[in-house]
Amino acid sequence: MKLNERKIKILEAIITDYIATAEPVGSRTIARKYDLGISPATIRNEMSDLEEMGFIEQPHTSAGRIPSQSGYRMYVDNMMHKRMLTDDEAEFLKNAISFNVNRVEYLMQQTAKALAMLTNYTTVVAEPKSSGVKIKHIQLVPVDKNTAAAVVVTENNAIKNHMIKAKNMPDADGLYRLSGKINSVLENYALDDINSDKVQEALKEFADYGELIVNVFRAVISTVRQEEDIHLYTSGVKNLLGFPEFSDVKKAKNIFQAFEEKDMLITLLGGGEDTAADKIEIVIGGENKMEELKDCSIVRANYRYGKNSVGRIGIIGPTRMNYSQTVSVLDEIIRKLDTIIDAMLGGGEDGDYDG
Amino acid sequence: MKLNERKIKILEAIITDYIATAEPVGSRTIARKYDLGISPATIRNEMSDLEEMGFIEQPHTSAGRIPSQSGYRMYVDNMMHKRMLTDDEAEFLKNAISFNVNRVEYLMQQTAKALAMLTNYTTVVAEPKSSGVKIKHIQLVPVDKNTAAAVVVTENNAIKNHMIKAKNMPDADGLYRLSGKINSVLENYALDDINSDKVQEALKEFADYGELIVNVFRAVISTVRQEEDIHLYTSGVKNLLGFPEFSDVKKAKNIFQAFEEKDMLITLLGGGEDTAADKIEIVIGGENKMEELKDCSIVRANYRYGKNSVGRIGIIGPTRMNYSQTVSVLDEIIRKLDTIIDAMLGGGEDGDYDG
DNA sequence: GTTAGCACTCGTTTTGATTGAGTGCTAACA
DNA sequence: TGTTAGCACTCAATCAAAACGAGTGCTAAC
Repeated sequence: MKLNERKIKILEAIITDYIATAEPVGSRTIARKYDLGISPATIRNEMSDLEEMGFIEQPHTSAGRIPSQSGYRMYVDNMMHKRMLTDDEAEFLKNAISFNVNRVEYLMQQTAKALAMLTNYTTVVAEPKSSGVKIKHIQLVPVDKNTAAAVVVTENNAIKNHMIKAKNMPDADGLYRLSGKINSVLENYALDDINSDKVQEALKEFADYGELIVNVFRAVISTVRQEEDIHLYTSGVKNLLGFPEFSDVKKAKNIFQAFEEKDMLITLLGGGEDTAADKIEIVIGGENKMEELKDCSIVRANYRYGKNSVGRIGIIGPTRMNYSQTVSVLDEIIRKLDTIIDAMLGGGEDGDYDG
Repeated sequence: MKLNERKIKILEAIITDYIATAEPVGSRTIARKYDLGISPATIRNEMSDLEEMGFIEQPHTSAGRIPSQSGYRMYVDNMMHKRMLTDDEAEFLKNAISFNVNRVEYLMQQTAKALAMLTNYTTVVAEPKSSGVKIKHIQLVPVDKNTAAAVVVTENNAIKNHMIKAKNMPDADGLYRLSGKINSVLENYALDDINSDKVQEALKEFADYGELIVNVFRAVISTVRQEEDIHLYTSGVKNLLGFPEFSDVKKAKNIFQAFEEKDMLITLLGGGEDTAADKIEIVIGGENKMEELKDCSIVRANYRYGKNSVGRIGIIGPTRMNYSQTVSVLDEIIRKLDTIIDAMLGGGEDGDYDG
């Protein structure tokens, strides 16, 4: 059977209508609301075909049709067009995300919130893992007698603190001098290479400077090496409660369960496989492996964050979410983030520091 | 009318039963389950009195009674006894919160999670605001040509980074020297006093060192002065969905709305007024001013965090939450946190650093 | 190939009767 | 005077039957 022009029109109508109403769509409704120039009876015949092809399904005999997973897939891959933002949407985004933010965390929080409010779905933003990113500079800062903070600046201009404990920590000047030595060894290493043989080798050279220094050095290495936690920003979780498909509290609870588990969210955001592409990815219903989220779809993409690393943004809604709007908005946001982050990190070309 | 011994017993029975079942409690139930040695008819008479006194109320004529807000208040203030933790609870806490954590954030996240799992309610933990806390040390760390990070160590050994932008930032050595000067002025100031006249005065003295230095100095001051965001850790929000009182999605949505707004949560945690006391505070139903949370109660308390500042922990459940268990668990956790944080911050007595 | 007509299906809504938990009141009892 | 058994009454919750109606598939006519 061929998916001719008319079938496509009908499928599109069904999906559009179902996205808007969450009610099974009947032949009569289509005939009335969408001007296809054919009678309900004809539409019924076509719908029967579409059902056989697996694009739509019937909850029960006396109900209209709803899109199946592959129906949505077909729609998303072949029929949906990315649209321009409406003036309202553009205006909203302009006001919601300020360029003058000086912390990535705020920016991400803002972004998540803006997306959630604009789409009325749930948004998750992940800052990139720092493993793989090179160290630009390490400096030890005194905290108290036995404690110092190792401040690590990466090539992305991200800054992380690590507490270092050692008996009789050197004083500020001592720490500063020590920082210089540590830098000369660790500079340009990736965070997760920091325990490599080469570094171990270099470490030996410092044995002469006394046990204390080696201890501190070791502490820095072992602390910095620890896998960094991925930061996640979530917003609009409550939005899902507004959709009739989750008015069953049991279902809602399952989903909320998933949202409280970081691992789940990270899996949800996916990435890694397809990280290179600048493409927006859509995961429909059961296509994701998480049972709890089988009634949800995810629209997700990377955003550039500094030179090599990327963060992820995902928008989660019911399977019948408004893919077209969501994709358009996400696309716009990503473009915007690029500019802002570029500005914040000081841009690529003059980002080098020789100190 | 006097609240005699028997009335108290009956009120207690009603509250206990209602907490356990969420169903209105009838005279017959009390006579059967609680061995008061009186007949349902007598209980009915007493209940009639209790209702007149405002401690219980009737959803409708043919239903049992449920505790009113002032009923809970009476119970909590005069009738409830803090109990010991059960072995299971103690065991759970022991495993859930590790002493060997080296970041406050993890500790707080762990704490929130443990409390939420143990009580089956929602937990919010707030790290203290840093305003009012004195600066122990500031150090500038190079980031790139135009950027440095101001690393601020407070007397609590908390560390905060601030990005400072300036044209032609000094190099590492320059920044280090500059840090020394900044320190000599700002040391021992409270974070929110940093813009005071005295500092402005001191600033003038540095005019001789050139415009650049003054600029950086200014940037540090204005950045550090900004009110710090309070960090919040939430866990177990989904738990509330399990209670019959929130099986109406509308209600649940309202509550979740509140949980997504930081300001709300901060108000919810309260504190400030009664910060000094080491006491556990209970806010019942409409006693909090937030309309969205009028069906919830909050059990909250301070935990010590370093010398002067305190964080807040709150456990939020339905009005008919198990106050007795919640108070006991919270009490225990706070004791535990004290020990752990003390160890983490290096203890008070040798916390001074002169560098 | 299209469509009007019609019988049929089946979930949803409506209605009305039934049930039962719980009350308040009264009268009897200790 | 306090307690209790008895009883009429209230009212939400439950249940079954009936009516409704949205939608379908099939057939026959155009």
